[in-house]
Amino acid sequence: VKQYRVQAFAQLAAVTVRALHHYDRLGLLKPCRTDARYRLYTDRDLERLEQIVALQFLGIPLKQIGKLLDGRPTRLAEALASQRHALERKRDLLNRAILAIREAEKQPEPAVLKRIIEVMTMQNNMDWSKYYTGEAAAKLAERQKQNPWTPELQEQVTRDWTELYREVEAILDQNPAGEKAQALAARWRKLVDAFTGGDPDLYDGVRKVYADRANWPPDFQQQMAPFRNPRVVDFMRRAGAFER
Amino acid sequence: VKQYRVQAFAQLAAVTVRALHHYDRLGLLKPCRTDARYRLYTDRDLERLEQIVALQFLGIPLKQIGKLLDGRPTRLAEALASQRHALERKRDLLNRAILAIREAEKQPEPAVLKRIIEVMTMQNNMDWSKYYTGEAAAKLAERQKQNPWTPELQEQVTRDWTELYREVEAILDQNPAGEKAQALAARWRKLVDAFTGGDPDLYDGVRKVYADRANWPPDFQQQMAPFRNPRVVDFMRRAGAFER
DNA sequence: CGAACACTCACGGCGCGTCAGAGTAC
DNA sequence: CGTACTCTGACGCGCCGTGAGTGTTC
Repeated sequence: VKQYRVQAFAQLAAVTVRALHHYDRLGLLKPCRTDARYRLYTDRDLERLEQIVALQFLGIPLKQIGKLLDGRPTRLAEALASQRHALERKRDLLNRAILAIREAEKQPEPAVLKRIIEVMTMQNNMDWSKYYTGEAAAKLAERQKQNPWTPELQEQVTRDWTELYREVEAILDQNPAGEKAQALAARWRKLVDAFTGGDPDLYDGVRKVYADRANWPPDFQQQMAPFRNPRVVDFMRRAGAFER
Repeated sequence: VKQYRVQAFAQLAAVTVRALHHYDRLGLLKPCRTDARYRLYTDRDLERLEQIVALQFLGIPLKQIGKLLDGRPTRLAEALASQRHALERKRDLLNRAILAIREAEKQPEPAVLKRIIEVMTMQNNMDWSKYYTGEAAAKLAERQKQNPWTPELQEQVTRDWTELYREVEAILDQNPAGEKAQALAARWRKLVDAFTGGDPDLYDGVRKVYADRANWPPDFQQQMAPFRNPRVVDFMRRAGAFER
């Protein structure tokens, strides 16, 4: 049976010697010792160390790792599930921070911090439950789970709508039944569908959100300002973008 | 000019008294004092505090916040950009951890940790640069930036391909030129396009990856095993799924 | 005997929470 | 005079990095 002293073992497992000392003191991985109290690690220790590192990679605190590795595997499974939720929450937080910075970077410089504060408070203040009740709220949560909102997605969606608005504004004087208008109405419906997934409950929620636009919080109103041009909305209505 | 003592000010700004003490000691926010050394905050202090909280929300360490708020705004902009990158890296790490847990949860129980380790090492070992060189690598990075890979996306893609494979396997005895086969071939092309974005360089990379399947690392091979059924691939080739 | 290892304390860093002990406002 | 504030100081947490001072192996 091959044995390793700390340094060799540390290199083998790609951790630091200090970390091994630490795990030893915490009782996570206690190797046997020589007469001079030198630590001696075996291949079995390597297995356990890999498990420790794996759980650590998932952000589980060392103290808990000890109990998990010595406890029943069902406890482990539970811990993993709860840890996954924690990580998902953390990730969503990070996404919000990233979004705040990206929004701030669009500003022409001076009031960068104000912009960040706006985005932060916006994210907290907006109470969507007013619009999405019961069924629709559940579906919205499900969609969020299947397809989490990222700042990159947000940027993509903003670009799509901005572009569409620009093109609609360019043909406001034409016939809403015309070929071009109909094509844009189709694109409009597609963008809405991209959000609702074709779900009528969610579509209803979107309509309620828009109908209540007078009561949006000021910062959200400002954010949405480019998309509230009534002439564009009316033109699209006449082109049938809101039907079905 | 209205003045507040700690508790009132803390409630006003939704932070704890202890935090205000802390910022004071760090020199981040030093209010004036009464004769008895009671802290007295003003509305101007509130502004600064909001900025502190905003930067903190972005994960910037308090020490750095002090310098940023007192320094030039250009330094601030730089710091924000670099912080955004750091957050994006962190988020990607979190996504990898989440993915590892989700993969592990699919296993029927016993070797959960082994599965996590596999996914971890897989993510590290796979050197895609072998397949995507120059132009294609840049485009791949760009796509990752515009549309970051999330575990949810991964699951969606896996579901799509699994479903498609199942349906193809069900009609292996039919005519590849038939209506059903053609429909499936179209779906196949769509799934590939969803990854390549229709870019020929990326498509070339995908083909190279597949062509080199004999040399994939074992864990990746195992992961991909359900999608290596040669009869399905051949049937799709005859149905024209690989053309154009 | 010297070089390269090994050992065991112990401090530090982040952002406060959480006492403890003592003074102040009304 | 009591009560509700306020102050300062110090420990703790999680995961080690980074010494310092000392013993062991070859």
